[in-house]
Amino acid sequence: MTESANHDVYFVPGLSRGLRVLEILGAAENPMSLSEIARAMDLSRSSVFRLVYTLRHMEFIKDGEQKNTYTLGAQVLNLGFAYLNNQPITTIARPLLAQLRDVTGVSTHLSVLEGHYVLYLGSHQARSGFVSNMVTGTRVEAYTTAIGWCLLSGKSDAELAAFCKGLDMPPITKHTPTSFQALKAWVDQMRTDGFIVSRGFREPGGSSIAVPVWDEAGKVVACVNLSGPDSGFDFDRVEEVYVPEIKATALQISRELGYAGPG
Amino acid sequence: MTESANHDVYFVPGLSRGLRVLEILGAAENPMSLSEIARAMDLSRSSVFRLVYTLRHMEFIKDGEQKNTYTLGAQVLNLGFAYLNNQPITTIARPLLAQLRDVTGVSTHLSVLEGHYVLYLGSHQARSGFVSNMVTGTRVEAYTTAIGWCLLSGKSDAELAAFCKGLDMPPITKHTPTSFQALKAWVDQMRTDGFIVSRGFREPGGSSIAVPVWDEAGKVVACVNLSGPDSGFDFDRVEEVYVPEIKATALQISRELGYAGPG
DNA sequence: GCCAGTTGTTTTGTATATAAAACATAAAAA
DNA sequence: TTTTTATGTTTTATATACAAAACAACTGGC
Repeated sequence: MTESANHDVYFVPGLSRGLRVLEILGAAENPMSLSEIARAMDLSRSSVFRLVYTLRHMEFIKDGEQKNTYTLGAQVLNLGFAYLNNQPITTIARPLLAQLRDVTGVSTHLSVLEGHYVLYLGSHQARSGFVSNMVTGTRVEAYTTAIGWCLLSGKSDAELAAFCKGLDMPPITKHTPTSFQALKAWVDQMRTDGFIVSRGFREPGGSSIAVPVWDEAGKVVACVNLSGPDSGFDFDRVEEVYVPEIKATALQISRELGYAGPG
Repeated sequence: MTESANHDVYFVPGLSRGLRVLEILGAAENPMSLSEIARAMDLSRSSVFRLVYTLRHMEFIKDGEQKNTYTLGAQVLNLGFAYLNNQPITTIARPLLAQLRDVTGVSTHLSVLEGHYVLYLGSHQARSGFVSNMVTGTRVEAYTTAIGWCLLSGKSDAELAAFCKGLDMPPITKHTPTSFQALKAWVDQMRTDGFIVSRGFREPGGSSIAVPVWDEAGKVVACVNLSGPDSGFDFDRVEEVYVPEIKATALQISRELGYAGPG
């Protein structure tokens, strides 16, 4: 086995490499030429030529402004939104998150756990002030944020340990847990309170309040949270106003997913 | 040439088929089994097995709830949002569209022309009332909507004729242009007025007001529009309030794109 | 219990996708 | 100018991706 060369007998390289072309074009901020792509992938130009040829015909890439350059085509957007629409939770949650935003005046978000990352599925921005950069599709390392701890609260201790196994946990702020023990402490707090409040845990000056969403099996499948700059919150009202509102929204989403457990 | 069989010498079937798997999974509402995919593609199970195997390894598809079923994976979301982020116009327009929504109280949208379709790049929903189903990623036949006519207003008559060439134009409502002449009439009106108002042109009871966005070369590259149910508009104020507001927003976006022409 | 039908997986001979090399064109350097 | 370097494209001999067939593991029907 020379490197990761022959990944496996069943691996179809044409597909794998074609997708890598898309990833590379997506990561680049400017359209790339055929040769640039070939260099970035460490592949012969003739091979990239064929991949580009195919992708172009399928409209997954389109010509850039400059001659002989290529960018992602609109076809990939279709796939992205097909993914979102395949998650029934997004369509269920959308109007409820908008309503929560209106009631609280703070930006609201829906997120799920994808591997070691928090993946944002949808957001409704506050009407005034600071606009969060957590837009749909964003990924954040789960161990670094209160939202991640919220999403992890459904796991057993064993699962949580497995989650940490081999995970590099460099600190982002002084609140970042850098070990299984420290992470478990946050998750335990989340479990007992049923919500978690972050004040600058991930970004100085940014706060958020997170609550889990359950599916019909009682599993934590998503997280609803408010977030914004500290100045956007009235911290005296967290437990008496914000938390009940978020919990009501999260519960309603859970109910529509078939959750039958206690509120 | 037997059907679209040997598309070309440079076509790499592995890639093409793999992408079709993604499209099929995206269009399906439930996770599909390997055999179902094979049937849908009219391909041998053994071939689909290899495609699925590869896509799974790359996390472009993931296992469904049921055993031996597959859905789109989060990786495709990355591509979709990479596409959006590669369009500088979306990040420029986002806060301005939110502001326009707040000023007018009506849902706002940004769209571009992709082939024969209007492609919605971003929306900000009205806070109350009816919520439009025109969400990001949606496509609508350009000839059927005022937004399409707005986007086509940048084309020369020759380009417009080419656009219509071979295009099937069935009517959606009684306002739908079904010939080049009829389409040109709408586009001409758009050109002279600098905006266009649709009252049920595409959907009965739904209205919208559209205005073009220009790039630094003075080309029409996008369209800003308000839309909502008739009841959401105050039609007496269209020209004196709505239009100037939209134009101001569109001009600001144009300016940030480098447009130096007249407002 | 048996049998028929369906699934996912493995094998294998052959058709074909592929990377290297050759080619053509263009831009840059001497 | 000529030479050099870089590009996109075409060719082609060979490594390999592929579909059919065989296989194994389930399923449901009777």
